[in-house]
Amino acid sequence: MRVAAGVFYLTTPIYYINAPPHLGHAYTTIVGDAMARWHRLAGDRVFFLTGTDEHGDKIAQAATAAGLTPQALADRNSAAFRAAWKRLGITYDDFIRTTEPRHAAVVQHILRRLQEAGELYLGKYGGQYCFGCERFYTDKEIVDGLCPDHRTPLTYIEEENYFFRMSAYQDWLVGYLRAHPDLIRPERYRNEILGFLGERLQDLSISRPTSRLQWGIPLPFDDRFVTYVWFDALINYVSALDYPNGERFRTFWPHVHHLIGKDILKPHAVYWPCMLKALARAEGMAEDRSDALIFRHLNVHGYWNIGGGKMSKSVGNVVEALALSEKYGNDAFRYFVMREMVFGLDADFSEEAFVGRLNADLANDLGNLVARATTLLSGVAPDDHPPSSNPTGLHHQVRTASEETRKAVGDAMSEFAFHKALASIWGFIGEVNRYVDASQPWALAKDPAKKPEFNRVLITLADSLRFLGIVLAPFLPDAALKIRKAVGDNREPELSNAVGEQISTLPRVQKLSGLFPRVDQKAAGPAAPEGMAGPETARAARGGSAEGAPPRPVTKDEFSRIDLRVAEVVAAEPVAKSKKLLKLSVSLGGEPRTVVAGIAEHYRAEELVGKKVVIVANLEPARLMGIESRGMLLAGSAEGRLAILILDRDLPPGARIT
RNA sequence: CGCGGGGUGGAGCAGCCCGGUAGCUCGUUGGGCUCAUAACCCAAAGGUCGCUGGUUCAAAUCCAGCCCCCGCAACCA
Repeated sequence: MRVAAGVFYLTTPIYYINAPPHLGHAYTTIVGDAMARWHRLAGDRVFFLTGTDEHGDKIAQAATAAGLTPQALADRNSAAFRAAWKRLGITYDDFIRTTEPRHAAVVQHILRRLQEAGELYLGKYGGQYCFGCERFYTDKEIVDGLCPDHRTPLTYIEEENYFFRMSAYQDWLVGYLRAHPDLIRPERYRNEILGFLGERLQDLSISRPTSRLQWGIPLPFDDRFVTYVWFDALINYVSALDYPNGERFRTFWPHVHHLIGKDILKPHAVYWPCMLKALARAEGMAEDRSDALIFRHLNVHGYWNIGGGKMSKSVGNVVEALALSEKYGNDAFRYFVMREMVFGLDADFSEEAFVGRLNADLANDLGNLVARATTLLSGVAPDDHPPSSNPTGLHHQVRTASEETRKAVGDAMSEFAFHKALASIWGFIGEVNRYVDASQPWALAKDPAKKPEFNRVLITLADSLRFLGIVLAPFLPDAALKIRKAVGDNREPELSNAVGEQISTLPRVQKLSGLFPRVDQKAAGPAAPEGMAGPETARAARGGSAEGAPPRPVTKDEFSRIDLRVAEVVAAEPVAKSKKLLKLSVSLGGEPRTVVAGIAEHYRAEELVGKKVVIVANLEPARLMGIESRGMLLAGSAEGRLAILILDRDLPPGARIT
């Protein structure tokens, strides 16, 4: 599908900065980058937006914990995203932050308009509130009338808040979704939303009282409140375009594609279209035209599961996934995530699979083709051999294949099916590899009488490489550039140049080998034993030299800062609703303290009581499932088994361990 | 009853919406080729499509029920 009017606006979500960039962020952004590059290649005017979401409770709390102002924390964490995208070579056109004045101004403009139009009202929210958690609980969440975290009684309190009359848009939204079957895609997510809309939609609370939260955009008409983060965040898609009067907005908004992960489907598929519809009315657009403000497509992808296993105690696997882009190169990383994940479905990430793709597809198929073709081509002088003018069936077949590939890639990209687009290109690579075998240029080269035919083969090969150098550009920007250079095509890549027969004489070609060197599976990391899967694989995939190696020596002084103590377990109980946690009450001689330990899958509460264990006594307190843990139980683990440390001989509780 | 994903040759996955000879990649086996990165090309072997029932001329695909795995929520402090 060609994009109407050759304009394309693509957004990633703005990422919430309470955590560093992880694989999911990287996937969304890489895929968006490839899509943006694809449309640029096709000659469209493209605007590719990403950014960070920086308001809300969690940020305020994290800032306090880190001893920073929320803005300082936001600056730091937002920069981490920009740094990650720089490393990954992301070609965004704008990076918006919700703490920027340009964004706040638009949010306030929209709030004011909606308020004037009567779309907002001050209402009371009443509910069961836990003062410990500082949040409301719904009936479903409440356990035995108690807070599920603290297991303390809840208090019914009422709180004033502004609400958006979202429920008034339910019928309209259902009708709109039915009339626009491809608004949300793949279809599974549309179905999920339609199912959700089968039940009564509530009005949306869009504010938080400043008595509870100050880190947000103040409501322009009532300074006792700040804007709820989702309402704030969604607006980035228009604030970055200088809504309502910006040139950018007029140009790009009619062509907007949103790209999100399935975790944030509901706000994008429900809140956002309702907000836009209400806004269109509030801005005075005629009813029959007010749908025009709705985004064009919401494209939803699935989750990455890391190594088929869970996060391990030792290290976050997510970080290591990103490290693979450093280890094997950006192009290989981009290729893997786009090829491996069927867009919309979940996929598994492992270094083993990564290396498998790298070897099979990038090294064997593409890299080797480039090497064998450029070797043949670089062996002849460019102007010695005018081409033969009578293409045979084989040449024609390659040319037809390139045309079909170009179309197939376009079709796949129009539905965000990156895996299909790449599979199509690899189909072409296979075609060219077969062509080399079938036409046997090495044999033709030996027979002077076959020179015209030989030339014809060389031309076709050069042409095919040039084609690959163009269609691969959105996916493997670095490798594609090398390929184009090797065949002497120094132009900016354009899809309109990706047609056969553009070369009438042989270009001067440079040999290009080692485009994607094969990776020894063993060097990549200990290969998983036959038939092994799960956490062990994940551990193996971590690979190589870093395995188990301490980061650096610790001085005696540093070590002495860790206060290890003998502790007697006086009571133990499982944590409600928790799979892994046990709540231990331990004595260090004085009053008992609570330590939460993630060992429930390995120890029963009863068998711990009376045991003398070792804890880190001066670890900073942490809250787990709502329970404050003051200390960490020492335990070791290997191959899925876990053992706690107990004393060889008796010592009194509280004894210092050095 | 918290939300979601999945069960298809040895491994990893498409296909399912819109029913009609079960497909891809890797691996295995045999052959070819020597331009190329132990690569490339050809061929072969290998599948009760989780189970049960239903709809249908026809079910991997639609419907109902069941079994099993895995993520997330919300947890290794």
